[in-house]
Amino acid sequence: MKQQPIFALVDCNSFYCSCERVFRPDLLNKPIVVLSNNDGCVVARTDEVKSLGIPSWEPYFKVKDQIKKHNVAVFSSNYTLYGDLSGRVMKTLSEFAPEMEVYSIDEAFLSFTGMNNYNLTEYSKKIRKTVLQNTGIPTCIGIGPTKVLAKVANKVAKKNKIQTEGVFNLCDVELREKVLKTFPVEDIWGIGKQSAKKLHEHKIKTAWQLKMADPNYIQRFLTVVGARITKELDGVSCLDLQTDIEDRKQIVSSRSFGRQVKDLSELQESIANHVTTACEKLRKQDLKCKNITVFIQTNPFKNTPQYHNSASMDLLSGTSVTPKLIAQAFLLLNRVYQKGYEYKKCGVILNGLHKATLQQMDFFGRHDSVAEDEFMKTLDAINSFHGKGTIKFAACGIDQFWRMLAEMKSPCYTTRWSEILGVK
DNA sequence: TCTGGGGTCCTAGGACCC
DNA sequence: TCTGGGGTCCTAGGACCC
Repeated sequence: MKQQPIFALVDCNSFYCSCERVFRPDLLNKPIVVLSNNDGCVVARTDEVKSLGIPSWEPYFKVKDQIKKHNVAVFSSNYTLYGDLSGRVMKTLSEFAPEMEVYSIDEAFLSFTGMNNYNLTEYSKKIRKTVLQNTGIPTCIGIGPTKVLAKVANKVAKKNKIQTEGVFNLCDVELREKVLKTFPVEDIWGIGKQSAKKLHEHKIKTAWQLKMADPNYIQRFLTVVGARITKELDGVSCLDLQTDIEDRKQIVSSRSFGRQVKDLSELQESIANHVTTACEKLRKQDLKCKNITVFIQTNPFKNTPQYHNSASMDLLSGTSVTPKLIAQAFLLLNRVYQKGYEYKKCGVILNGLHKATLQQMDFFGRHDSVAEDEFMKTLDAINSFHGKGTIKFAACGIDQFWRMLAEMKSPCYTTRWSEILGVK
């Protein structure tokens, strides 16, 4: 018989804000927000900001005054810094469990299966302490017999940091009943706005009511996804730990512009840059792609004529050679571009990914040549050593006037020699 | 003036085949 | 005059996640 699994979910507290705090100890216990690209929305908030009533995803311009009034420290997002600190957190975590799934930049599931003789709550407190000591990042940990229940437990821990000391264990059945009875369905992992609405229409408002429902009944309006969540709430594990990182299914590079863009030439530059970024990711994972999609769109929040469209094409053979894909992307862009609109965003999606070693020849026996692959490798090496964009294709442009805003970005303390912290 | 980006999974419906 | 049924594959779109 299969052993009853036990999952722990480790989640970093206000991760982006905590990263900024690591190098700004003066901001400890002070309110901080981190903004999305283009300094558009508030994407991370410390507890101090949450208690001011500033919601997540709120457009920055709407809360600017409030932020100023309460002396909140504001940062543009610095993904290089967050990615580096995330790696350090994950490395520390990996030493505490035989198996781990890195679920996102700030979360990981650990397997505690078979560790019944441990006091898992105390063990988790030790994990928190070690991560904090090694990286400066505070975390909370939820424990449960399924991933969904571990997620619930994590939320409880986060909401009651003082009482729980950042750790909450939902393996006990009686405690589980008590918690689920006051836990709203919309707070369950995997239940979004639409699903919550449907559940409410069926008079299901708490996690306990969902747990008690028949999964087949739930499946009728929430598909197999909803049925799985129902079972997981009932302690039946349906979602396994995903330990081996499968190859990506698609790679996307897209971004909003810092301002409206009308001309085809401007869009071309931006698309060329997105192809460059996407191809770099492709080669980094030793993949090639057989399909490319280009999309463009106007600003849906603006009261101007709206247009969005995309076009894609299959390639004769898989490739990861940037200039080849830029040429194809330009053909696609010509197909979707319409004069007269104010564009706000565009992007490139690469599909049909496969290992570079499994490359197939096209009908005429052609594929990326060794010379082409070596050329791209050399380019990547130079850009990696001297900094992104040291050498780039002319199609990517020089001025990049359409670039996004990031006016309050912190230094790359841990990844750039020139920005390392100095001590007086 | 100013509203993110990068992913995954699931389903319905069309194309195609026998 | 009568005009099937079942399977697979692909894609677009929706929903959700962080």
